[in-house]
Amino acid sequence: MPTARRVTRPRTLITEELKRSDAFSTAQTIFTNLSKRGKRVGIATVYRNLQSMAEHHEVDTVQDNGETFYRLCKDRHHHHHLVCRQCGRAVELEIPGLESWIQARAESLGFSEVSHSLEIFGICARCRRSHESTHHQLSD
Amino acid sequence: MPTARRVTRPRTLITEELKRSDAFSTAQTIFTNLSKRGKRVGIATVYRNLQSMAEHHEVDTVQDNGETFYRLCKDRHHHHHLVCRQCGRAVELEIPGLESWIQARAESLGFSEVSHSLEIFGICARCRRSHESTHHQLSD
DNA sequence: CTTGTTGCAAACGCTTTGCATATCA
DNA sequence: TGATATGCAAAGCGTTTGCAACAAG
Repeated sequence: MPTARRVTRPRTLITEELKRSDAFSTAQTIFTNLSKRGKRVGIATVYRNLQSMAEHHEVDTVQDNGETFYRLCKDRHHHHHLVCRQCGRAVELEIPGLESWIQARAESLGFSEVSHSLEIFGICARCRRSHESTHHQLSD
Repeated sequence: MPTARRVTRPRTLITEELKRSDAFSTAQTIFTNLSKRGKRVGIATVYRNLQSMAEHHEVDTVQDNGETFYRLCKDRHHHHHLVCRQCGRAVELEIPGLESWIQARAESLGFSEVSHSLEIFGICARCRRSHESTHHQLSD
């Protein structure tokens, strides 16, 4: 019982929009950016598609303060992100041994179905310099 | 310029409620539990106090799915939590070298003001056994 | 007294859902 | 055409805020 499939106009637009930025952005931002470019899609559709894309591992997600940020998947295997709080640009990070350490430790403590989420935030060099500019969730 | 100070009735009740459980619980849960015990306080007050307590490092917090969970602080230095998704009970975890590794890595990548959050979730042995019971956010 | 705190209800911000309509295959 | 996806508007949910009444020091 396969899930989503169809190649629809909104889905295409959203993917396109995601490609325009290497930063993590929210559904709202993507929606707004599309609107600005005259591409009108329902915001609910944006949410639904991003969700589905995440389930299909087509996008990476990062959570911050109750918001979900999305970005096209660059790397297939498990990794973490160092995300700029200012512009959303991110660096992929692999922390050697972390996954297995956690897994082992948790199991030895009697926990099963272990999952974890590690998010690292900071201010990137570029943003630190321009100490302004780069509007909140850049996309250019 | 010290912040919050007064020892108020609600604040006392909330602390008391937190003491009754070694699990992480939400503001809502605490509010509900207090209500059940006939202690009526405004839910906004619960939120405000927990927030302030967190700022004062009197409680640890953990985020999950846009919700914030609180628990009395057991350990002063930086650590992470392995939290049971079922009952909220948690184990303190120190991951040797993680903080410094992240710090160093981030800096070498040009990031400053680095912060991170690592949350580990799983099902604890007790909950796995009772495969039921223990209502969602236990507190007894 | 004076200032921080409370409680209530309304407002918020992000996300989800119901449902009739439009669309892909 | 038949199953999906869309769009809109309304609902959800956790959390925050405005503000008048209140209580701690």
